[in-house]
Amino acid sequence: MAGRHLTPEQLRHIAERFKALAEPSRLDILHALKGGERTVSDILEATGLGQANASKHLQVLYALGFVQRRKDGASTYYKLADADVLRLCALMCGRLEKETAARSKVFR
Amino acid sequence: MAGRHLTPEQLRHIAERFKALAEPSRLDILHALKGGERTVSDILEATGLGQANASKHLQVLYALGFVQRRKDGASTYYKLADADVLRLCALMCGRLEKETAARSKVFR
DNA sequence: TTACGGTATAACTATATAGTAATATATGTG
DNA sequence: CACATATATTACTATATAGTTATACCGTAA
Repeated sequence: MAGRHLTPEQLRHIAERFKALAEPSRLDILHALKGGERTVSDILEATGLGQANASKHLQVLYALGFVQRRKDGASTYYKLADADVLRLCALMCGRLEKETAARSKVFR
Repeated sequence: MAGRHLTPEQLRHIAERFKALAEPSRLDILHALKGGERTVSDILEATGLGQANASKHLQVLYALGFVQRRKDGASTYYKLADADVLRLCALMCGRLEKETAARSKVFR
């Protein structure tokens, strides 16, 4: 994988997916889904986001395959699509922790 | 890690780092650095980016710790800071490949 | 049917930033 | 010294999008 060339289209597709994770509100939503399936109302309460705003963010996450959804009556239940999101975030958090550790060493 | 709460500041920091990877041009630069240390001129040639544009992107990647740099004479050499970038991109590319595979099944 | 709760969508504003052109800052080289 | 080469920075424009308000849609209960 990723041999010589990456076409502009491939680069755009990968960037588009990283961009879905590049918003604090969407990360907050994903974090709220770590415990399992949740309704939109649950997510609103957990994150404090506005209803319309959260709905838009959920559409983005759904369109790019980061969450799955299921309708039951008037409610929509969302959940993480797979473990990749957690792996991605864990990697990024690890980087952040390393930075913080390095910084605190310097300033101690 | 990532127990109960994530503060708004933590979410911003993580999102900021994903955002660095959320641009096709920056992914192209990182891809160009897979082979090892390269000068800015090398990167311009590999990516076709404008000089000022590439320089700005490199500052972003450097500020967030994705690349390291070293000056030698009039040139600046950049390289990947660690293997995390490759791991992150590999995970994201894997997701993309799964999607493509699923789509081609449907349309076949 | 009407009314209501839960969710999605449209229209809008404000902000962030990618890309470019021009300029600045070094660092050689003659 | 003057001049060229390599990189960084500034100022600007155009575009994308996060958040909000208002509204539409869909189930369900009375």
